[in-house]
Amino acid sequence: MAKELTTREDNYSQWYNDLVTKADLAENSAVRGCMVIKPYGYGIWERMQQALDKMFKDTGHENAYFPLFIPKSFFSKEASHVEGFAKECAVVTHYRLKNDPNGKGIIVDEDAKLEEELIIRPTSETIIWDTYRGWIQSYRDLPLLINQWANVVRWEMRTRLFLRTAEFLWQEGHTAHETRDEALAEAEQMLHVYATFAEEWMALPVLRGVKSANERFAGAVETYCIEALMQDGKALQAGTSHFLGQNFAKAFDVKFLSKENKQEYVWATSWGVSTRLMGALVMSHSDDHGLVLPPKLAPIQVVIVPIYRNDEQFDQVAAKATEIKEKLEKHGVRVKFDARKTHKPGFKFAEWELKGVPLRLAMGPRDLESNTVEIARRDTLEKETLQLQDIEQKVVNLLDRIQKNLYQKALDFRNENTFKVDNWEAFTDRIEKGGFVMAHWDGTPETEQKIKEETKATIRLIPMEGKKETGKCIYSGEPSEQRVYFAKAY
RNA sequence: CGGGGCAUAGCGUAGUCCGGUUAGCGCGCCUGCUUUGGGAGCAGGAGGUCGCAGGUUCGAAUCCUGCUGCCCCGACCA
Repeated sequence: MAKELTTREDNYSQWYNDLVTKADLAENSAVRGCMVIKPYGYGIWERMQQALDKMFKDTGHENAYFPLFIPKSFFSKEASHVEGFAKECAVVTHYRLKNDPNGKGIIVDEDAKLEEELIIRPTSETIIWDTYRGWIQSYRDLPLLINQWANVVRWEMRTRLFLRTAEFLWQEGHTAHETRDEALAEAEQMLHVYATFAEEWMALPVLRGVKSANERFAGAVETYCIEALMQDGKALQAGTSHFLGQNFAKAFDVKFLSKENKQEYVWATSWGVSTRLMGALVMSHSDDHGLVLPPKLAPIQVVIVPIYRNDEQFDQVAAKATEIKEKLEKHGVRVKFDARKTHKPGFKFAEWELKGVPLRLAMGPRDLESNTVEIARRDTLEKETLQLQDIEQKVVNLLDRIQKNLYQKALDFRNENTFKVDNWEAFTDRIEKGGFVMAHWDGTPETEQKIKEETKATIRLIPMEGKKETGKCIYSGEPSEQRVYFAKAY
């Protein structure tokens, strides 16, 4: 297999595809639109899951599991929800196969038709709210704070590994509250959890904000989001958190008896991040040599490559390498000693670079004599030779520096690619070149739609914080109270 | 769903126009020897229903018909 990557400049999407497949993250499967996540890619996802799951638990949530199948009738109970998802649902109609009486193969047994068809969940609000009805009677049952890790299916026309697949993995939080304010606070809290995760674990700076009506979740009153900027200047929605108001409570008749002995509908939120985060991770830090992983999420943080001329030398180097590996592991560092004798060092260097391992230690006979090791950073591609004295501390410090450097680089990139514009000509010109464009908008869905049709850019978010500033809509010239972020998006 | 393209070994491809030996090449794979501080070299070897089904022909990867699958662009998409 040729390991050469397409360069970003040459063809950014091809570079992304090459990276995902050649770094062994995932591959296309026999099922159209569905991917196989390979062990190395899944290892990164598992790290993400662990960190997020802890953050959910720390904020009082518990995990549970709801069915993959949803009765079709549930779907139609919340009008805008159905409308949003109807076009991309996989439907189960039968429950049995039989041998084809006319010849070879196997066919659907028409006698085994389901009385009520089942939808494969594109999201679980309906089945969950139908269940919550039975769980909630009194204000004493609230708040109900549940998360589930699951797969969902959305029948997408065009798919790309991690970024948009027909089936994907995610978590979905679904909470029920006594009051509107409490639910709003929950939705905002989870948005900040996502933002913190993106920034601290993925080294990915994100903007926090609110979606416009056009981009809002089907069935939500308000959708909060985090948005990141990819290296090609396109925005990527990395997570959403929804304030659902009482929409689902009313649709599924979920009421509780308040302290005042009154029947009231509960207030709801839902929030999720998916394997799409893997795409964001790849596209924000990687380079033309391959993947670049932030140390906190890298399945392997340090790889040790031995250099030797014969078995005797290998044994000596291996002994030292194993000693270093054990020392590092005591400090919680994930280390791999690449002892394969079937590959040359140069090959291993290239391979681990492609796979984005943050630090590489190369050790040979010369190092044994001088008690040193060559250490190479994946993020800067810098190499230096270090004394083995206190190597654990040096490695731990370097990993920390790499994590911070990746974040800073991504933040600098975003700052350099965020622009304020105040007229239509400048807007269209800037949008074409990529990046976030902060501009005034009159607040109407019609204007947003027109802008989308003419430039393919959408409002990525309306900032939650930051100064208000009056101005005129770049499209309609109508008055505006604040700037919003536009970009072309994934 | 519209427009265009493709289907030959695990991957990438030549050959198809103009039918004719044993379907060729690169990467990868296997064996051996030499190598090993940035993607090793040499030698030997394995691996093919040429997407599927029909048809034309003495003879089809190649020509004809139908089908299937995939890719790109558009539409669609939280």
